[in-house]
Amino acid sequence: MENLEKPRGGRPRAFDPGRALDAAMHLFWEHGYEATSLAMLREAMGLTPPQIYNAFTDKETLFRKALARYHETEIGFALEAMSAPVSTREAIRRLLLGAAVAYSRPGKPGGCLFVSGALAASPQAQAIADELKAYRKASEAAIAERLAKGQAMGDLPEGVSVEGFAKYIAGVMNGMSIQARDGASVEELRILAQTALAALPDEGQKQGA
Amino acid sequence: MENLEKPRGGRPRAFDPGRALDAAMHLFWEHGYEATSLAMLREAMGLTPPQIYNAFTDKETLFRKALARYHETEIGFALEAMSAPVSTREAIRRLLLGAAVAYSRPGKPGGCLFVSGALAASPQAQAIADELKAYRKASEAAIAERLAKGQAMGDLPEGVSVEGFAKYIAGVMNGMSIQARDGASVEELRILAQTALAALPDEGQKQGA
DNA sequence: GATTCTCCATAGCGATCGATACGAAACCTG
DNA sequence: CAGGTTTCGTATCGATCGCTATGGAGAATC
Repeated sequence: MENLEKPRGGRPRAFDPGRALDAAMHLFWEHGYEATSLAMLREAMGLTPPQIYNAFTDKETLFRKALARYHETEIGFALEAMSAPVSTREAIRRLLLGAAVAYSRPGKPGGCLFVSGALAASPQAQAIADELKAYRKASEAAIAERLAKGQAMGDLPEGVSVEGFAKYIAGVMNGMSIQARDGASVEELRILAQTALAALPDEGQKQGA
Repeated sequence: MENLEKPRGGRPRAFDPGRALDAAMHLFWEHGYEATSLAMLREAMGLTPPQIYNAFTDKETLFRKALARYHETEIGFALEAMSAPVSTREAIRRLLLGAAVAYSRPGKPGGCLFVSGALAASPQAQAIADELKAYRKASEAAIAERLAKGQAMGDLPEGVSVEGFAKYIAGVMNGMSIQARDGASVEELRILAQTALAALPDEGQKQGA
């Protein structure tokens, strides 16, 4: 992968790159890529511009590293839900309820960085918008994969379209992200998730939240 | 309301404000409020900066007028669906299927301006983000009102939470807006809408699209 | 025709954008 | 210690941002 910490001499860093990246991630999460200025990043990261550029190359690279960190630290619920040894319906339930929690964590920006990061962008930032779109597409593909696995295991009726349903689930999660950004509480998002679950075929009865 | 066209003398305008506003609206729709620069607006509207500022005050006012125009010209399907003399389920069906069409019109930016316009914003543009949030909240409130009316008419079971369901429907529409932005076709959005409809109580059978 | 009003086009305003040049400082290896 | 290397802090860089000052042009009113 990458050369992790190999200084062959030279002045040591006076800051923690991990903490700095976290601060940048939260700022991008809150304001999006383009609306987050270097001045804001400077203050939130507690660094001078040369420190930022020496450690993270440029703003675009910093944002991509923030995306990767977000993917690793903030949305583990998704991978867990998709890989847990449970029924397909239960997997989707965990996915949506996990999103309800992750999108409305106190002290964190509402919604999902992959949605808020750059839904609309200037022509110069088109590459960033495309990168986020790729993340969203990958999420949808992961859902489709889980649904297909469910069909293969006889867990999900053969009649339903895996791609269509994955697009629905991914769409609901994106919608939850916006609702969270508009101030929806965990409970409200949970109710939304439960409602969305009712569209699933093979309707077993559900229990209280 | 406003003084509509009352020049008591003076040099006449050399451009059509309506067409200029349309061009601005589409640009904001595509790139969002902050990422749309005056240079882009100049080119798209075919105007010089003083022409823009004389006719529309400033960028923020121009954006608000673009929002109003969008509301009037692009999303009439919503009001139609909510006020049509049909069952509640049919009203919601028309709402979602109308969104599928409106969010993926050829030659138009994908999704809804109320979502793409400023989901994330810099602190300076917070007022704009709040305005868009207000539009989204109003849409949700309109849905809730329609659902409440359905309950009052015995059209919708008393048990379901009107607010919760409205949040679900609004959330699905927001999700459709993002899926449309990611390139979803009309058919794909229609399938998403049909899937979302299955979560509605009082499940009458549906017919082909 | 003189006055008055509004809009036109050119040019450029101060502020902020992302990104750097520069030289001193702090660590390693000899 | 000298030599090499990397990061440090300070002070900006050119480009672009939203916006406007200025003076002339074109229309209604008197």
